[in-house]
Amino acid sequence: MKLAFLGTSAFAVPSLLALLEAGHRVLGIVTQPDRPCGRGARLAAPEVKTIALERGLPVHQPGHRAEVADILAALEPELGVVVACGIIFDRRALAAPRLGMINLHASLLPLYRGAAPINWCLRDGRDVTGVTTMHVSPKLDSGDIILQRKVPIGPADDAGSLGEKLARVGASLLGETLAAIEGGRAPRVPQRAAEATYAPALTRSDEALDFSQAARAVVNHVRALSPRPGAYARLGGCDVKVWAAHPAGASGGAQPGTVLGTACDSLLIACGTGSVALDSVQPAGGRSMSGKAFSNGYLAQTRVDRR
RNA sequence: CGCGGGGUAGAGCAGUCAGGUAGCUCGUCGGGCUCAUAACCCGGAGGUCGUAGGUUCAAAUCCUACCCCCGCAA
Repeated sequence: MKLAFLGTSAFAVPSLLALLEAGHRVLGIVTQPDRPCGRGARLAAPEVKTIALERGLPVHQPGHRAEVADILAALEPELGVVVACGIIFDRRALAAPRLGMINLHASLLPLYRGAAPINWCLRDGRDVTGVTTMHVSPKLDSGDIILQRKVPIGPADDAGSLGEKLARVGASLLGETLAAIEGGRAPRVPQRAAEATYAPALTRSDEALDFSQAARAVVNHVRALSPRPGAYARLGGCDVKVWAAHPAGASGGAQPGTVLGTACDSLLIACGTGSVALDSVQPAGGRSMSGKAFSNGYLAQTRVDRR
């Protein structure tokens, strides 16, 4: 099939590779412009662009969303495939390919419509999620469903591991979806809009841990934001990112946020209900370290300072 | 030139402003205590103080350049 691939972040890479593997002709890539990013604000290319250039695929980076329709019109693909693109398409763009546009989304729609489905799903403590392919409609993530596949969430999964799983399963589902479309046997099921939930892009305030919540909820919060962007808390007088944590024993009635001590290599913190063991933390400006190492250095010194 | 923190023993940190004996919490090794222990007590090993210059009787500390790591913001 002659395709245009519209994608940006790492989540989209397995899908792009799968389409090429399956023998589809990718006429061109549409991805977001290089943006200033990281320390020093140097320009960085989207992951999809890097892969596309390696494969010698033509790359288009529209400065305005209105340009997408013109790019697609020039490429003349049969179908547009959208994965983790981060661009909202106008009606002209959606109508440009002969068969329209389809999208791979990292949730079981209509649940978790929006930019951060993996994170919000983990934060909610769910044990199953999935991937969905659908037709792209003007209203975000509300198009008719083509195929769907469930993916179990393990207790040790975080946003990184779950994202990799969903990207892999999603790539495979995308292959099946294209085969079904080519064979003229693709299902088309409208979403049950009344059951929709939303997973908006994360903001800084979504990243602050709240130890007054139950230990389980705190752990889910940590999992949801690891390895990016990271949940943070204030410990020993400095901002600390928490990269990994697991539920520990009772808090003994201590006030939430109290440092209870160390166990194995972890740092124990009292929560609203129970306590959590922080396994991997990172003070602002420092490297990531075990909870115990943080206690040995930062907290020991804090005690001295407060004498 | 977006703002900022940091590189000191195997780990995590003090010490730098007011230059003068390498320190703390752990780990590790040995010994002791104990029914026992990840607990407690005693003792030991382990460090080119990121790199290269400079100032000085003397530099982890002051000056200059460079390398590396990281948080925020986008």
